[in-house]
Amino acid sequence: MTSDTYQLDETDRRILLALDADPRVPIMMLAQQLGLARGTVQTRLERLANSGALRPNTARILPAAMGRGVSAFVSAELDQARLNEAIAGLRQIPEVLECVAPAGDTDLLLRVSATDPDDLYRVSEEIRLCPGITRTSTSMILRDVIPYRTTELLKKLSGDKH
Amino acid sequence: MTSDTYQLDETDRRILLALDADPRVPIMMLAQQLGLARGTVQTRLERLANSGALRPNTARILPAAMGRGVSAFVSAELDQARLNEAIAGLRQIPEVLECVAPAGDTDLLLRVSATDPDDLYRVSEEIRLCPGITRTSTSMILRDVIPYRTTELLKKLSGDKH
DNA sequence: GGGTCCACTGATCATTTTGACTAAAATCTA
DNA sequence: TAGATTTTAGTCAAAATGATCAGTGGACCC
Repeated sequence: MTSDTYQLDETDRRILLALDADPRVPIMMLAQQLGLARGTVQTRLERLANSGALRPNTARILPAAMGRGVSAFVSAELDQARLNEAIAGLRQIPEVLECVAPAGDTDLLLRVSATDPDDLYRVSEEIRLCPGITRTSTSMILRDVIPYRTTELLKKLSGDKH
Repeated sequence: MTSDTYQLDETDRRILLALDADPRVPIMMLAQQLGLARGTVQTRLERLANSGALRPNTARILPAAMGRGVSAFVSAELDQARLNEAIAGLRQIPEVLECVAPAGDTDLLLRVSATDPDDLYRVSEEIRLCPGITRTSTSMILRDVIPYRTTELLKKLSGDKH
């Protein structure tokens, strides 16, 4: 029940860290930089790509670069019986970048991005119109204090097991 | 004031979409697949890499693959005068994947990941101990309804301007 | 209209890298 | 310890790379 996700090992982590800056460095460079055989790195990279441990590459694109300078969290309450309908509806809205179900009072918490406050309002409307959604509350993000990062966690792991 | 972020153009978008599955496909394949000259794609990729429009590659790694199967949002209230101190403290905690300042009642909203509920508790403690932080409230994520995605937004843009 | 800037093309070049494949270590792990 | 799995180091031909170049077309300015 813990998870069926592929678990990175020490070598994976080292490779990924080395890949952090430029994901397109030649395998040979990686190999010699890490002191591994080329074949090893090659195999690992392939395995990683098929492991399901990575998001699609587009996840790296900052919404701002797509002209979406405004972000917000939208919490939604819904008619629980129509959960799946609601989710299907939300999935149709490109501006909904993410959606999670948190413990507690709100049923769904969405991350949304828009071109400007006006556009944000439009998106909120669209969300509100999803079947099963009874109420939403939008809270704009004023500042990105720590932009999403995983590097630190990866580094910590590297130190961990040794 | 809108932003000084590099704005992707149509070609960038097409390249990024083509790169979505495998970010390491040879430039030549990309070029012929997109009907562009090799030099063009090569130049674009270089520009993209330096544009600041992309997160580091490690952002693609799912926390679950690092043994962090538990995620949560932590909202924190703080002594506004010590904001910077607090941020500095939070930055030190690898499990804090992200931190934003939302409009509204909560001062900071953190995204946190942990190995298990126990570990989550430990991380919460650590957050609470950051200088300037007066109160926190943790809400575990029960389900990832829509995992973070940007692809749909990118696709939308592609259609937009034509 | 003429000039300048810029991005894209299509071509070349020598040098690397790739993928696929060995057989021989080395390393787990039961 | 024996068996299974990884890793290594080596091969090969085919392909991709980075760095050029001159030529083309568009957008902009005076």
